[in-house]
Amino acid sequence: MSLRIYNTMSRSKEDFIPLNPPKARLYCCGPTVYNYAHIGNLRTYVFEDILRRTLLFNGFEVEHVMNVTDVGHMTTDADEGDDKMQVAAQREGKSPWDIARFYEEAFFHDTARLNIQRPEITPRATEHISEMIETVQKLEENGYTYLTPEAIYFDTSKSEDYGKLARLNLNEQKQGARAEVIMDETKRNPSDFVLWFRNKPTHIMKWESPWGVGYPGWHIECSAMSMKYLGETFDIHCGGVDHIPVHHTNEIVQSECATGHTFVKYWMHGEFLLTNNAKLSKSTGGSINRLQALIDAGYDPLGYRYLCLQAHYRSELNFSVEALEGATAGLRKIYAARPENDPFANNETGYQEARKRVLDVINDDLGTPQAIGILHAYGSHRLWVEFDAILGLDIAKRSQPVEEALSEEVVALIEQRNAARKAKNWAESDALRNQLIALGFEVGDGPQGTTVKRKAL
RNA sequence: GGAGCCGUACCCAAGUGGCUAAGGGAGCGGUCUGCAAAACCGCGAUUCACCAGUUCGAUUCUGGUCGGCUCCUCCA
Repeated sequence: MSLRIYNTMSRSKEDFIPLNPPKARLYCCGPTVYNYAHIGNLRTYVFEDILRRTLLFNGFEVEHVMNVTDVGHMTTDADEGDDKMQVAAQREGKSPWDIARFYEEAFFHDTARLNIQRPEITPRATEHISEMIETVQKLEENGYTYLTPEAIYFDTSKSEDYGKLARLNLNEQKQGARAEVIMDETKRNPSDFVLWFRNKPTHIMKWESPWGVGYPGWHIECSAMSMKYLGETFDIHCGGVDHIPVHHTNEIVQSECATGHTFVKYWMHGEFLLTNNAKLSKSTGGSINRLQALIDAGYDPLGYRYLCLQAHYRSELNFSVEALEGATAGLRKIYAARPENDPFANNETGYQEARKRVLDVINDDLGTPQAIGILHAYGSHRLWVEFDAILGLDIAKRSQPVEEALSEEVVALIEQRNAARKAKNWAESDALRNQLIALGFEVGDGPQGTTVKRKAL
């Protein structure tokens, strides 16, 4: 079966047919780097990594771009808040650029620990200001903009199909559904959005533009950078579901009005991670929702990755420590599948049939939960390892007993324990075992005496 | 107010108009063990929030009720 993916634009699964096979051009909305990513953010990047790896597995040449949003919301008084790191950085007189670089590094550190492959290109918004200005100029030439003292706006009333992705019914939208949203009185339509903020000389991050000193609007960077690296029409654009009504809607209209043709062929969106049945946010979650916090608490980051893979990317996932521990234990079972017990050891036909079953469910809109169910049922180490190219769980590496030279201390403890057991001195024997466990080993007693294995998780 | 999603065993979570409603974890029983750990074997929803309807037949379709969530606002 060929690859099928769910396209938000059509609200249905479609065969994936790239514009220029074997190339598959993919753009993913990346992190805003003025704060740490939380595990909910990271879930979306896991989903996109599965997509990327599935494309590669199917033989496509992937060109994957993910932006780094290092501009916006970075005034001195913006984001007044509870993030200690940012507060500290500002108190120490660090620049927004320093802050952005710091969190960008933290982000890629987290994704690396989740075995998320780094996209081929990860452009920074601040390094593409001229491309953004050019895109806005095209829109201006094409007559889709208007100028106010505050900004140059995109006039959504000039586009007949504005909101087609989200199927917005603009007449039914309530303006400022929340009280704290400040309406700009100079806007002509509620759905109009800023392309470039002008006359902002006090803003820290600011650039010259044809409309005055200021900074770009929140959507233009993705249009400018995706089209620069992938062309004016490309295959797949990804992001979180929250991007459908505003960010991607605006990206589409500004891109298509700038170029005059289709922006993206397939739109894919990852659902939210919930805790206590509510979405994560900076204000309610705090630092406990960072990947580092899980690692500090002794959890393996790949246990979290595996938890994500057990739920479909288009379904909400309820995160809890209990769920994470369950997933980690399940991952341990995968690592424990022994090559010598492989059910397909002398059955290549059976292996190929099983392989096809697994690939079919993955190729059906990334059915990793079903794939994992099937893989568990087979219990084939070889099959696990082959599909680890997609799952990214380090199965080959982690399921091998680590060939490490045991320290003299450990060797001595093992010898003492063997002696104690031979002498049926169970009290000492148990004490020695506890010492070995404390050193991070799994201890087993076989016919040849005590054996020791470094804990995989 | 508008738009949309969800409700499957203790937890996470697949799935389908009709063969036994995946899989993992936890739990229980067993093999093994000095005892364990690990591993392996076995057991768990007569039932898919609730109520109607369509149907020969619904957990799966339709309507309603209850509960929860998301978006319309920077946000994965």
